[in-house]
Amino acid sequence: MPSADHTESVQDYLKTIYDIQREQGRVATTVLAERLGNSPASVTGMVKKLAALNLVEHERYQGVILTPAGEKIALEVIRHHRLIERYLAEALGVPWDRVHAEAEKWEHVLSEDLEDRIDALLGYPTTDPHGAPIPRRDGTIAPPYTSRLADLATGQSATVAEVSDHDPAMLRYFGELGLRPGVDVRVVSVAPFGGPMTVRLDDAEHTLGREAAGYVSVCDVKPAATDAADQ
Amino acid sequence: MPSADHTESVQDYLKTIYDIQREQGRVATTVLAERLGNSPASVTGMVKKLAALNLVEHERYQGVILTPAGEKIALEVIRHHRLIERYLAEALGVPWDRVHAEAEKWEHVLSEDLEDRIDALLGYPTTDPHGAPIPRRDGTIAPPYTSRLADLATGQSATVAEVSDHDPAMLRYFGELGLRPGVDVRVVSVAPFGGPMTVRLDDAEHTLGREAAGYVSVCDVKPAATDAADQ
DNA sequence: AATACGATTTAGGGAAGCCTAAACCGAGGA
DNA sequence: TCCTCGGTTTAGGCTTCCCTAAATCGTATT
Repeated sequence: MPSADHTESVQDYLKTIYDIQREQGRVATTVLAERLGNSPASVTGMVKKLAALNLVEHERYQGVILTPAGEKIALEVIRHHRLIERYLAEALGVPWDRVHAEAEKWEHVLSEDLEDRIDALLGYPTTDPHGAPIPRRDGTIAPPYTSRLADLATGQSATVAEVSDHDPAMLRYFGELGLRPGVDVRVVSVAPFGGPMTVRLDDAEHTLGREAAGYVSVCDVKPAATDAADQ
Repeated sequence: MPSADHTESVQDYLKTIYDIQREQGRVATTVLAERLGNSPASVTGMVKKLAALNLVEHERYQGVILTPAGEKIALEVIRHHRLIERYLAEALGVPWDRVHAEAEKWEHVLSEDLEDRIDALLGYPTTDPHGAPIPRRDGTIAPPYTSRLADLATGQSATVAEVSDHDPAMLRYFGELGLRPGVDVRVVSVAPFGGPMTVRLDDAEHTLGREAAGYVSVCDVKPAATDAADQ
């Protein structure tokens, strides 16, 4: 039962609404407009169409939320997007700061058949190159990570789970540092009042701004070791 | 010096005009309309736009021809298309009767960077899975084949060079027969008045209609052997 | 409680591309 | 030569999605 296929534009709106909803709960017209590169007025117009299609609920002056139908489509599009990103990185060697832009264009024209082939060829991956979870075919998705590198205290260590892919320059920077999903980090020191933090990665220490660290999600957080030999 | 990128629609028009021009010289509005699935009236409108962009020459009631600029773009699009077809078949195992439809959608969103990666990964192929030549990056292309299987006489043999990809059903049929580019054929017999011909392929004989045989281009045509032991 | 300001929506338009219906050309047969 | 008929173009319209400018709403502040 494939959902009726909507236009590219509708898909982009739903995908973006989904993202913002994850981050902020409420999806304001202005935010959506900025993220899509459209004027707020245009967004209002499109949102009305989405509401007419029962893909979002729209309360005037209050922003939108996805309906279950809208969320389903959003997840399908995101699945395409992340699977393509993974494929580009793994099979075609595209650097991870460029896969996003490329996937953005491809996601709308990927057939289900090809998606399945790519999925199988990659061995049914569960995350994209930035660590973001790939929605499953049944429309479910792993819950978002709850901890960020910026929140860790001195002495704590963790595993990098996901880095934000919104800014290619930031991705290149993280790449140079070796800050990739799966890598272990230990917080060496944290400057107070939102100052920079120093972390140890692959036996090298790096200092990075707290803001940048906010773009890194971590998992498996371990408390500051009182002893050097923990499990 | 990349050409200004035109819309998907413009690209499709130019590509199709190029194809028809190869086959028929003159490109009539009606033919173009039918091939694109648009009404003749719409095609006239678009043709006027193409002429205004100096991509085609249009003489009223006389059809169109590509200008050098138009041909350049057409060849770029065709290069994308055929490279993708090859990639889909070779790297992703898509059956050859489906690569066309898939490539049709992907060709418009392929970046130059990705094209280069695919090209290199495939080892700079010169033909697509149907045997059609892939235009080179410099805008040149191998000349079309001149002989068709349907034109061969009894006893002649040749190598299959290219099969038409216009009809997926026909492609599946050819595939079942083993009639693929690179395979040798020998004409066993030919019925008169455009009747079917029998050919030998891979040590098996098959009978196929003359019309179908018209969709198969051949090269390396050898005359009817007077002796069984030729080189 | 009044107001100001930012967020949001309405109003009015425009560019692409497509359509149908109707007018128009030109080449071959009467 | 005239006329017919198919191929082609014009006329007028529609849809989708975008825009700017001008209302309008909600709310934080006074």
